[in-house]
Amino acid sequence: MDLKKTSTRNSNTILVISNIMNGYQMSRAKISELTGLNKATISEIVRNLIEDQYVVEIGAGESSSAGGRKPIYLEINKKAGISFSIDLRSDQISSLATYLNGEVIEKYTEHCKISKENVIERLVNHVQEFNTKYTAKPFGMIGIAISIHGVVDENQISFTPYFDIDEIDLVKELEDRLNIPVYIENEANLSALAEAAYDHEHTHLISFSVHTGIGAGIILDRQLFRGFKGRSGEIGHTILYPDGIQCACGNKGCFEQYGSFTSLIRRFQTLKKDDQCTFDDLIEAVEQEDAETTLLIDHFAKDLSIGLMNIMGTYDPEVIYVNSEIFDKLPNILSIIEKHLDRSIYKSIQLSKSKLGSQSSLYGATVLNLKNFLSLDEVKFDIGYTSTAAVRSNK
Amino acid sequence: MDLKKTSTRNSNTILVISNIMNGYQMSRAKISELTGLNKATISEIVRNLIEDQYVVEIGAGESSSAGGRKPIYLEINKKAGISFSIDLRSDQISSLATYLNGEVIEKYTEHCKISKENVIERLVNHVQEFNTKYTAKPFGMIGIAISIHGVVDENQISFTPYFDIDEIDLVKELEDRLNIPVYIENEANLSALAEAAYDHEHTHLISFSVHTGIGAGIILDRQLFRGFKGRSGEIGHTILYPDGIQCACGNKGCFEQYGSFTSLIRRFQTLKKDDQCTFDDLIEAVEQEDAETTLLIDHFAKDLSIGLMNIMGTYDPEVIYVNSEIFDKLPNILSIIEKHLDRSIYKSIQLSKSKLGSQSSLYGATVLNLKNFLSLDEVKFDIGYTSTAAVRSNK
DNA sequence: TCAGTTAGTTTATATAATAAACAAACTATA
DNA sequence: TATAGTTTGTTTATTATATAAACTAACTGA
Repeated sequence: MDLKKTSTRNSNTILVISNIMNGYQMSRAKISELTGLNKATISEIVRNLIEDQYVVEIGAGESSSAGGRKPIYLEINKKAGISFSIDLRSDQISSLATYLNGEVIEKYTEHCKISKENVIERLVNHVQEFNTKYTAKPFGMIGIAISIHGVVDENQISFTPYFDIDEIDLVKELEDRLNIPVYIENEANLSALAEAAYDHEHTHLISFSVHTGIGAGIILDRQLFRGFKGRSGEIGHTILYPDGIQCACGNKGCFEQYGSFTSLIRRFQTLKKDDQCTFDDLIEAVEQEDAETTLLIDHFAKDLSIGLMNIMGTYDPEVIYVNSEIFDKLPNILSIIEKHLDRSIYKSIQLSKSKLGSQSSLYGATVLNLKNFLSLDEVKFDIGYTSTAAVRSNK
Repeated sequence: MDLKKTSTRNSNTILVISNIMNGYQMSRAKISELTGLNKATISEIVRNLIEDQYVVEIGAGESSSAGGRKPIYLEINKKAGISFSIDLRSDQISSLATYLNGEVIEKYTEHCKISKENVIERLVNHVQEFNTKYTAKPFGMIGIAISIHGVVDENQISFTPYFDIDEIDLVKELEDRLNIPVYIENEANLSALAEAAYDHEHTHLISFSVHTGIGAGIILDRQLFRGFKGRSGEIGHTILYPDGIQCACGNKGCFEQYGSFTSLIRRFQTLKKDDQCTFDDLIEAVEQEDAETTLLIDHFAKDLSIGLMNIMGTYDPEVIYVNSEIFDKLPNILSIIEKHLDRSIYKSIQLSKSKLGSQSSLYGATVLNLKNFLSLDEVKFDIGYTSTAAVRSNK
């Protein structure tokens, strides 16, 4: 069965897979009702899907209160294939292997300086080491999805600010070595895909990440919005203060110069007149209720809140998930931001801390992998799959 | 034939209509090639469309250089129905009637103060007066699309800042009186639809309008993006200068306070210390190369350019169409803006003056009408249809 | 004049959906 | 504990819709 081919039967087959993947306790009858397709049609499609090992029957459910035959619940045949995801940073590689339902098999992190010279070898090693331990029938490893800290367009890296891997053709070289489809995507975009996969309520959401720079992944109508050249999330370089601090991008007053993790540390160092101060020093100062540090945090939160209001005003989302180590270690900063947000126009827009944190782009890569393999335009994950896994690290 | 019903044949029929509407010199053979559907299938669908008077044969084209039978060109049966569009402002009603291909039949403008008390009667009069002069068979008036200067969601007005028509159920009252489908949409969104209809090149574009306030209509992947509650274009209330000028919305430093037509006049009045100064006075000062006015224009253009860069950074469009009387009467302001734009990151994004000007939302309303009637997800108009029309006005 | 080409139609066939009848497996209750 | 009612899922006959192949129509160009 080739899920890519376009025919009536194929698109209906994908529809059925999508329902089984993303729904809860799906039976043939329920799928027929949800899709509007005839019970007989669903029966035949499901028979083929079971024959091809995409789907399994997991036993009977309960009859409804009015009685009647028990439904046979269907699920994706999770062990039929494995998704392999990689978060590629300038100083570390993290990987995540999952079954087809997103259930985690293994996580692994390796700390090492990455460059165009060693990246292929390192990634190939990661994959091959995993393959010696796990295999899946009949599909094997369905794809490798890589989170890139940089601008990506049409499965190609256009720019990476922190390392030189934009100078090689990562996808082609990996595919040649491994003979498995390789997909790459921007880190913030993948984080957004992940938030959407775990958020079954909202259709318009934004994943707002504050690290070295500022990025945003945009989900509109449950679909990732990438912009014309994949640069939609580059809001770090929108201008917050006209004629403000000079930015490396050439402009002055970029949001990134006021709201990023880097800028927060710089502010603190300036305040303390000591450029050796670290984030831990900042946290300590906050915990000791140092007055000038508290004020600094308030100013920082205000700048973030202005940036967030601008995002709300342009995209009109339902919810914004903020993702940053700052929020993990200074949890009450969120309420300071809320205080600064003028909620009158944006009453209905919710601001939440990301539940996935630094792992979000890895989970997003898994979403991308599964979307591509099963031709889905949406993937929903069960809450809980994230935690049930062996975690290893070389650190 | 019910184009709304979902079936294989229906979606293929819509596909054929879409090709005939939006393509150039379409024949059965060409449609078959473009859609991938079999020639026989296209023949049958076209036969039905001709029978139901949606489509007409307009004669034979030329054979290809290699010879062969001449193709029979197909076109939408433009005179089968009439689209009626209305631009509803606080002080005037403009209307535009077109055939199904967007060709203009009549334009009409009436200047009058509009309120919830008189709006229904005025609009009904407009439509009925038109109907005494023109009819179309077999579909008649296919719909009435109204451009609203305010926030619209789910075919309902949520807020109009300049008049009180948000206090009545405009759509329901009109439909009850006229028995014709009524569609409403935000003015900036409709402008964007219009720009997209005349721009056959770009897939991601923004219509940026500067009038009393500032608005933007967003087209992503040739589709209108409305946000979760239809407020995506409300960028006038993003913050340009933190802690800047107080805005009516409650926040400080909104873009609207620096880049709108209103704010330009206010700046000029402050400069000349005379709150009676008009836009014409400003133009005169510019023409006389008044130094302080030239500087004012430069500052104004700079603020607009910052706002535009922020839009570029968030949406990553291919082209932005600016729409404002300011640009009509001060044509070189565009080059001043271009000068201020830091083009390094946004090299590929084009900035153009709207070709439709103040009429754009009317044409956009026509697009909406036709999209709804023919179940299309895209409408392309021929350049040139805008001008060939009788224009009347009561002024 | 006729071979080659392209457009569009006809006909037979294949694909895929549906409706209706049915079997299987249950609940509730008289 | 029989039985009426309900729901799930399958089977069968039928309908809807697309396609391939052969055809006609109408052209070009040598």
